[in-house]
Amino acid sequence: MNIVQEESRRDRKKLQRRALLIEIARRYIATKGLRSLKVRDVAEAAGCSIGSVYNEFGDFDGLILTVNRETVQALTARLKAVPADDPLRQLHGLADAYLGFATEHANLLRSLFEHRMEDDRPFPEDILAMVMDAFVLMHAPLVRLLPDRDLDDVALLSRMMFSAVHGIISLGLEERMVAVPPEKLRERLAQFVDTHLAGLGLTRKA
Amino acid sequence: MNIVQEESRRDRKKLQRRALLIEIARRYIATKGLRSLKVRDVAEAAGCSIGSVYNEFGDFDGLILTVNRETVQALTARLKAVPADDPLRQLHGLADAYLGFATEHANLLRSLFEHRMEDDRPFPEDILAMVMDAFVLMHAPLVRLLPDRDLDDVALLSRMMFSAVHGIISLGLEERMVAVPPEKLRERLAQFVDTHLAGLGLTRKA
DNA sequence: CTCAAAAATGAACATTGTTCAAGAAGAATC
DNA sequence: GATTCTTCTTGAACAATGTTCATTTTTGAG
Repeated sequence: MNIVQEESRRDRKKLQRRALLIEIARRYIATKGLRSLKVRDVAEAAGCSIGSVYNEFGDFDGLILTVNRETVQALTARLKAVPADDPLRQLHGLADAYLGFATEHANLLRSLFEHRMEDDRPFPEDILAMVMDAFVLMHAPLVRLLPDRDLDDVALLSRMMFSAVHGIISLGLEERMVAVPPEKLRERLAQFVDTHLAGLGLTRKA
Repeated sequence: MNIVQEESRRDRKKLQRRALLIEIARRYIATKGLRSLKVRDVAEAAGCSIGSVYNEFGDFDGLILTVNRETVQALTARLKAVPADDPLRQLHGLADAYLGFATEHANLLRSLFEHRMEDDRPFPEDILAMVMDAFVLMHAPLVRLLPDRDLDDVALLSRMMFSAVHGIISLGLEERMVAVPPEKLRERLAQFVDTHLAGLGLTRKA
């Protein structure tokens, strides 16, 4: 066997265990919250030593950030899957997709937005960019709906709308301070989007 | 001296130190974030032992929750100070007051919304009620503006609006994932409220 | 002043992130 | 296949930090 194959075999094994560690960490965060994540638990569940976790991710933040990175990627994928045929329908679809993801992965999304870095280390640029990528998805349909408005204006508008949706959902899903009852959330969110679009001078969805 | 006076003197001293501990903890949270808060630091800064902090607050969560309790009280006080003469102006005033408080006390507000209890202990009912009290403040002006709507409907509408404002502000103030540039935030927030009110069929502010 | 109750203390403990010297495993060379 | 060099793995030890509690100190009544 040549060198390339030898290397790829080792890499494959390494990648496999890396994926296992990530999967275990994600399960802890998803089921019991970020605070329940412990290096020792992850190592034990993966059948390796503590040190190996550090070899793979550098430090604890590295593991968390890796999970968060995959979370925002999954979120973005889901948002991008929303049909872009009709802009009004797309905006509703985006809000609904966000709600769906937040409902199914509440703790993962919380981990993404609430995790603070150790000390004062800066937040990784790539995750920041990915979150912005997701947030910007409301831009295109709004441009189609508001062709006469200044583009920068629409850009701010879309980010604002997404932030509002995010606020409604994240507070609405907090078990503790229930700002909006969960069962009503879906229809209310649609109503909110409608109202806001109407305020922008756009016809409500038929 | 009678018993009452003796007791009140001791109580005064006790209350004084309690206030000092709270003030120190609040300063740590406000300047460096919740994660920077350490029992030992607080005890040292207050000139007392670690055990005394525990005597006063039971545990670490107790100290944090006490600070959070005062944070939500301060927020509510500020929101209640908004003039209630004109409902449209009041709604704008509430949003602006929330933004002002969030700007000046970003870390304190984050501590209130992001703190998770140790283990799975339930979130204190009284703080929950206080947050709801604050959120419900948009209800009265909206009732005046929408007298024909169902009251439950308006209740949900007001909580939704507050959640949206909260989302715009909390994401907008995140230094990292800047959803809306800070300098634009104030005017954009006003614009958002305007747009939403217009969507509800209400005249924009003159 | 004496004494019992309350409060304060801080050493010791438990948990958990982190490091690193030593050993194991793998790859390369002959 | 043996040897050697590199890389990975290990887990004991360390550091930071929340928590407990037996001991000491302080307090206030009699």
